[in-house]
Amino acid sequence: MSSAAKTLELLTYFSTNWPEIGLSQLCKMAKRDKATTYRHLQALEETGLIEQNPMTKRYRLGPAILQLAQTREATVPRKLGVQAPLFELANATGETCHVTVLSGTTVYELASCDSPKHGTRAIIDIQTFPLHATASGLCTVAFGPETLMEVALSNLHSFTATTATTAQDLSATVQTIHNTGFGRADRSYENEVQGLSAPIYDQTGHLAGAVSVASVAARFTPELERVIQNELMIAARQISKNWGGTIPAHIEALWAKSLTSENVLETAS
Amino acid sequence: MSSAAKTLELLTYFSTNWPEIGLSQLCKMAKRDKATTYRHLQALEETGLIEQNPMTKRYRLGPAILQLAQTREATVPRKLGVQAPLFELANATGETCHVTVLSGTTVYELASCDSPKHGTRAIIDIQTFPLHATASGLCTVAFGPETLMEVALSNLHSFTATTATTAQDLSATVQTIHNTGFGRADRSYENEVQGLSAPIYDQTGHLAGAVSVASVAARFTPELERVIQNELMIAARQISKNWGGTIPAHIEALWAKSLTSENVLETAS
DNA sequence: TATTGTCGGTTCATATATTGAACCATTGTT
DNA sequence: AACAATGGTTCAATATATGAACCGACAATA
Repeated sequence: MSSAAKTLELLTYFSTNWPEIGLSQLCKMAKRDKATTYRHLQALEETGLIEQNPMTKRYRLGPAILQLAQTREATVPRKLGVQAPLFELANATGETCHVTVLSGTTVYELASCDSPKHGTRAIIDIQTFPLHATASGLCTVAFGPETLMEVALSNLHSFTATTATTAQDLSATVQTIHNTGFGRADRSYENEVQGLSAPIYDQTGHLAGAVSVASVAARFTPELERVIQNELMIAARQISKNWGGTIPAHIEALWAKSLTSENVLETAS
Repeated sequence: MSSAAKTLELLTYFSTNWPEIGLSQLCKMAKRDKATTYRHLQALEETGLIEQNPMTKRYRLGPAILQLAQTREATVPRKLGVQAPLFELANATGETCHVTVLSGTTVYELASCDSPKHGTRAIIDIQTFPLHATASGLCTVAFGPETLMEVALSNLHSFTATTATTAQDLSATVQTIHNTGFGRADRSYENEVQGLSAPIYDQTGHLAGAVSVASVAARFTPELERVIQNELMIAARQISKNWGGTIPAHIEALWAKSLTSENVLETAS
């Protein structure tokens, strides 16, 4: 691991739950030496990516981040095309929804939207989604570049009893997704969460991300699944359009078939 | 310069004007070796800070930036408290306005707002403001931490004929700002731009940034200056309040004096 | 008030990770 | 077909990162 990569990795420890981190704290979290970490922090501070809270002496994300974000969104306007469809999706399904993007071999959360409909809802608070355990991740593996399967296989960490932890498990799960056109995660990342997901495409014609619904598993029924699938299709089409792409014909065909047949366990190639 | 710092520096070459950069291009801009730059780019890509456009093979800012920005704004809600006062300022003055923040020893642009009033307006397209040549920078030097003066002195690059390029020049300019309570840059960064600026404070009680108006120099008059100063005071007070701080009494006193006297060239300490 | 633990920050010999000239494979141009 | 770009790769030379030990400051504890 390069020194630069180690430095950049420090950024991932900052989150809304833990917005300020002291030097010693960060060393414990990252399991690094204090002197090294200190120098890394200085490099980050020079560029404005982090800054030191003058009151607490702890570190937090810096103002340069905001500028980069502005440039990113001006360059690749992703969030812009997501808000409205995501809001619609949350309202129509009454569940927590989110959109993820694929960059390299990592699935990042781009935006999320809670529905106020139910008292209970799925809380997703991660920044990068495991490929093998979440609906978004699985959907991305199924319809994204071939190489993602290898990456997924290289990290089959078990989150719950139903997480796919063998190559066969994963392969079977992905096969089902290939057949239905929807990513699906049955309590495989968190015990009380049932995930459903649909792929999103951009102007390159390749998969760009996924839109997902995280249901509270206790109230998940076949009827709700139908509703969610329907709404996911609408959202995925709209977001793809907003990102300059369209849903490929073969995906549309899968969706059409899924909706007309009760049985989703077919074995078409 | 550490390897990490060199890596991070690459991020600064991405802007809305130049959102995508190829490997060779970037090497020329940064005057670095190709192999080195390539490895640096890979480190940035691993973290999602940049990504490669699959169509053009060129690099652009990545999705991780957006998440960090969300966290930053959740941690230190700066932009939130700026939009409304900045919009008011732009409308009232009819000029281009912006807010900068101080982080470490660097002045970053946080937000800007154009007024639609005039056909011509000042275009400011930089990410970090030179301390010695812009109203924002000078205002920050004048009212920020002592050490900033040294940093400013270490880089007296001449942008126009009126840029302060000697320690005496700079010291005199800053002295005037100490006396008036307003940062001022008379065509010292761009030839057709006249800048005026007021300091902003946050809950730490220290200077946190500056709010500025960039006038087209050709239409700058003493009357307009009065108007702008007045509006700057309002904006600076409001933003400071939104950031959890207040304008210190000694600054308020300077402003009160500036407004009641025609002559701003007094020599009070 | 002396003690202990923790904090952010610093030092310097050690050795590991970074560097860049030269190289390759593709692609588009002349 | 030769040429000049591009993105990407290799490997010896060496510049750079590393971490144990250390420092001064602060807060809690005894």
